[in-house]
Amino acid sequence: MTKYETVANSLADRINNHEFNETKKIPTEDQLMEEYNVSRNTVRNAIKILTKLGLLYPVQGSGMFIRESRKCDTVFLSGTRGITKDHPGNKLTNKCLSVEIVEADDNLAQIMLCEIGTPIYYIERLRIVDDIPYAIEYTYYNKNIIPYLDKEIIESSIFRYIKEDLKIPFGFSDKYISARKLTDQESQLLELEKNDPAIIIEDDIYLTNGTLFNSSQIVYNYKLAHFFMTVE
Amino acid sequence: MTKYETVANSLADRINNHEFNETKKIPTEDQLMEEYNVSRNTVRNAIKILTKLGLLYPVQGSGMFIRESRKCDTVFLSGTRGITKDHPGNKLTNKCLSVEIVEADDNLAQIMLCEIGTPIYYIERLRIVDDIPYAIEYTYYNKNIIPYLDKEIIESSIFRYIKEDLKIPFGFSDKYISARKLTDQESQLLELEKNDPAIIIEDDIYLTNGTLFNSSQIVYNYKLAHFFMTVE
DNA sequence: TAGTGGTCTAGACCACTTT
DNA sequence: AAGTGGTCTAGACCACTAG
Repeated sequence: MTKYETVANSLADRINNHEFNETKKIPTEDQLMEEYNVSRNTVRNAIKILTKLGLLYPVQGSGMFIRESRKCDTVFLSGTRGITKDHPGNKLTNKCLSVEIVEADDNLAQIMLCEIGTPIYYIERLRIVDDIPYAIEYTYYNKNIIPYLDKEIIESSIFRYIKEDLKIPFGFSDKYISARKLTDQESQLLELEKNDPAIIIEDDIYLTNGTLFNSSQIVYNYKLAHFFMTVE
Repeated sequence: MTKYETVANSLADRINNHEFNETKKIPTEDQLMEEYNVSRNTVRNAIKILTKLGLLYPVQGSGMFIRESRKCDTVFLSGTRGITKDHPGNKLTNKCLSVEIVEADDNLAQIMLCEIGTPIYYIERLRIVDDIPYAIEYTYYNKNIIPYLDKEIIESSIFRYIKEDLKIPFGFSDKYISARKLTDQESQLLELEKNDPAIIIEDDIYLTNGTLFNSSQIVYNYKLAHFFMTVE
């Protein structure tokens, strides 16, 4: 853990504990340099993290202000944290609908940015929050990077497995957001009506070296899924 | 314009002109310090901008790599640039459906984060791209901040008016993304069917001092509107 | 081992807000 | 005028990649 991450975590805790409720501001950069005994650059790196999380906003000449908390029950889009962390206190289950290994054809090779013939896992999951169907996920994994997956992993947390067991370094991700009608089959799985709306997020996740290892299309239950992000 | 913005703009141009097509990398930080005669911090600030725009990704120990360009015809979500810049080369028109000034009641005061009784503009617009209905926009503006709006401004570009004529300093914005069914009226305006899907973005825009001045709900034509963002 | 991005420090001046 | 965040410089060492 870097120094600026330590400072950011500490400040986040202090904000959540309402330590700055009176002023609605965190201490000045000079004060934080003093308190944590770090340089200004380190303080600013820490603050940048909290700003990106939507916890703070800067007013030049005045201070770093604590933001009113966002609407409840929204999933934070600007972070690849996994669905689990976005639903604290809820019961999360996954039902594996299908697992297969395919060789990338022309089309799939283009999606996965890989050579034709590359072995690819194709997985369909139904994600359930508190016993209510929440989303259907169609995912391709490059098997050269994720060599093994089974039903048990798929039904617990693929995200945790990749991050903690395989220790694969996530780099960045692209998200494409759109809406369409549910298919007949999807509506049954989500316990909605055929042709009901669905919000679709395609999530392409890259390693730190820029290799794509995961392309998901996630079909969300429009009655439950709401997303949040903060810009600038 | 700051130095790092100048460097970022120059690099963006050079990337778009395919100057680095062979290596797929921009010059190293040391080389950029030399080329632009600036400090490392300035170079890194410039690079951060381009990374946030999804133009580059870093590989520690190796370099800053140029990203494959994203899918076409997607609107970039992580920037408040206005719809105009997201549709270069397309004909954009706005049809003003309704303008009124209301006093914030309890409910509206909560949405606009203002005092009860504050005068608020309420505007409905139909946004049209190349003669096809693209989105319906329901917007509240705090009249204390935007004192005057008329049909002409509304049908050209409110965004440009606020930014260039009023010179109001945008700070940050929150976006809430969801989907729902179109109402009867909305489906007629968008030339779609009743109960067709719609992707909804609520966009709350704040001044640099943290004051909310604009809360929009935008109902997009699901056949046309696709959004893109990049994370981390 | 050399090259390159990531973290960290120390210090200066500028732009803006507040008093 | 004093306080606070924004920009900028110079220099050091660490972590990771690649030849």
